[in-house]
Amino acid sequence: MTSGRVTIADVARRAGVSTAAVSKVVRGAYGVSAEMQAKVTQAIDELGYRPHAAARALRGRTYTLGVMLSDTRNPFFPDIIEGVTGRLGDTEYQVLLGPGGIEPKTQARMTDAMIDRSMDGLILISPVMSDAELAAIATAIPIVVVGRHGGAAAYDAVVDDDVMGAGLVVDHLVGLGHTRIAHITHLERARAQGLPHTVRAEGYRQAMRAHGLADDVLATSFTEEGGFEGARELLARDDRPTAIFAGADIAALGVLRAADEAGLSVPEDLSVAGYDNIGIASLKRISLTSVDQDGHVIGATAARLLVERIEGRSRSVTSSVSPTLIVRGTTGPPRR
Amino acid sequence: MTSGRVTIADVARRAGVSTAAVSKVVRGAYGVSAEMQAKVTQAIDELGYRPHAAARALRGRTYTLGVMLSDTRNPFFPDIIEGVTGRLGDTEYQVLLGPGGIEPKTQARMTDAMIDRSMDGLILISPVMSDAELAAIATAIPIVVVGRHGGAAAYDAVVDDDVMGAGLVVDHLVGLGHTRIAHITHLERARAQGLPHTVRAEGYRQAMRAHGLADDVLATSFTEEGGFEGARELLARDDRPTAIFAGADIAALGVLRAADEAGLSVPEDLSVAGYDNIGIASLKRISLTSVDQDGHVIGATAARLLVERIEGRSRSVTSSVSPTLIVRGTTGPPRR
DNA sequence: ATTGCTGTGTAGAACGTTCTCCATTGTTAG
DNA sequence: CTAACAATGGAGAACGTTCTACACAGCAAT
Repeated sequence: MTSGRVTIADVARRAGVSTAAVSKVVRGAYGVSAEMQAKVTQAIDELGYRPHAAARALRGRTYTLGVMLSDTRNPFFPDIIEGVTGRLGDTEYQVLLGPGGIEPKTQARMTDAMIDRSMDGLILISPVMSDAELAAIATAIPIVVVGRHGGAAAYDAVVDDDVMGAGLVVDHLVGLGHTRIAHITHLERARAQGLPHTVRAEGYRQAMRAHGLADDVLATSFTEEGGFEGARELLARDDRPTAIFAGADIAALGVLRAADEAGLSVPEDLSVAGYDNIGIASLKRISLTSVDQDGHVIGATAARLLVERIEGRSRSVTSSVSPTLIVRGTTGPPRR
Repeated sequence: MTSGRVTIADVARRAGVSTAAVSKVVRGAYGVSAEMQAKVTQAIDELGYRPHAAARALRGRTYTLGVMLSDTRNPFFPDIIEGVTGRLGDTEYQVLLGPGGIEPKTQARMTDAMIDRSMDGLILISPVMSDAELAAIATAIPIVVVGRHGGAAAYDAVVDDDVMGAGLVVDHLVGLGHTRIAHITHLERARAQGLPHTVRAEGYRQAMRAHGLADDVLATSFTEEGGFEGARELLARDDRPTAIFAGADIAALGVLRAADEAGLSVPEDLSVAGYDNIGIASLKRISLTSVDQDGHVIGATAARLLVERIEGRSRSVTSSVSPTLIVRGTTGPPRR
């Protein structure tokens, strides 16, 4: 132990072979006899050798995949991450997460940082960047974009079918007898296209139109406060809606608070639905009707596509995951 | 652009100097004239050069800090991470997160992976490993351990003062007139010492004793279900407690559900308090009394200690962060 | 016996940095 | 005018891998 770290040279010396041979064994490359395989594996075990990723990076793979998180606070990230790591659990790949923040600039910085750390591929979750920027990144490294609709040719994409999800909610509410159904969406300053909230709002409009109903979209923000403010405005109207569909559960929680404060009981006076089916939506005290996008499947799919891409596929793929509606206690027939 | 990536050699050529000189400028090392500085900086900007972390790793620093997450789902991780990144925002360091899972084995694997990727230092959040393992890791790389009490000499530690936090809750409840106060804690299978829940339970016992009251600890798990089951058992007793202090908010939510199902109103029939002050605790519909440990401060402190350690400090430090009690609607005087 | 494979092992050059000397210059002291 | 020294720039050896050549053996086909 000269310097603490066991290198490939130490293993080679111990096994009485060349470093090149050890490298072959480690990588499972072609041209190794069974005997060589055994000798080297034994030496590796005895010495506790682990390949040094940085050194590897200089020539070949690094076996590291990065996941850029746009907003650490987003409650369904854990599901996606679990899906990713679950899928990769039995491979040699390791997953590292990069907190990218919500600004395009900080996200770009994080993406660069991950490229500089020579990761083999990147999964970008709901990135807030222009399509051009994404395409540029895709030339430097294989990427899979999660949560952006209209994926380009340069990269793979995994999306929740947000049009369908919004449709499920509207159909459900209309089925209960609602006609005045409002939608609260997120007001985005960044010039990014195909973000989930945009598509959800569009899906809502389509579904309302399909039922011959007038749409009513209010843009605040996907926060508890945003939902609260939006609902307060909607509920102050003369012909106030009998149902509010918030584009995100966190906003729906704000809607519930506004209903409480206005003395309206849910779902008798007001039905409320959200999107994302975050963990607390299922708590008895909340019991929020919501659209569930299977984060586990989304993450696993993204991981699969990325590995495929890294290992050679060149044709680009967009995978759409179907959401399901989870009906709970916050929606019911309108009081007539 | 031979291979896509701009290297230090490209910059050197452009500026008409040696690679060694460029390296000096990049690192801000000693021995660079103002003129050299200007020339090189210009060339860097023109070419858009960014240092290649893997290559750096082979000799010096990598300017990457790792944060090992023990449970991605833990709702106060975002605060800690924000604290870490906030502190590091204006430095050259980048933060990468490693989802370590809840098993000692997977956590060890992730830690190794981060070491193999030659990070400069690691922050381990609530690691479930033996002290010996932690000490072993600390010999390989500077680490800061967050959330483990009784930190060793080999590394720095940041802890929430959980004894104090538990004391705050008990004092508050006793002040309201409660005498039968039960505590729900987490049953840990791993042989790790000084975990927060253990210390919280101990703090609870100490505080009860100080008030001359009998303690009553029930170990289930820190999940919604664990809180529910625990509360159900406690509430079925003849002399059921008038207050339940759950060692984690998530469990407190389960306690609330159990109270609902038992037809008990909160706080009249049962006071409930939690720990962690997770985001939804403040929602009107929940309004949970809880202990707030300032994750932001914890994260920022951990980052500071780690950087200090990397940059030379050898004496080890343990920093204790004081929690505060946030009184909300779930606690009140017992019905007499 | 020669030729041409195929299968296995090795030498040694990358990869992009940092870092330890060393060379050169200019400046100051004697 | 020389000696000593400080300040600056550069040469070149690491760092731990991978990977392209190539060497050598054994064997089958000529």
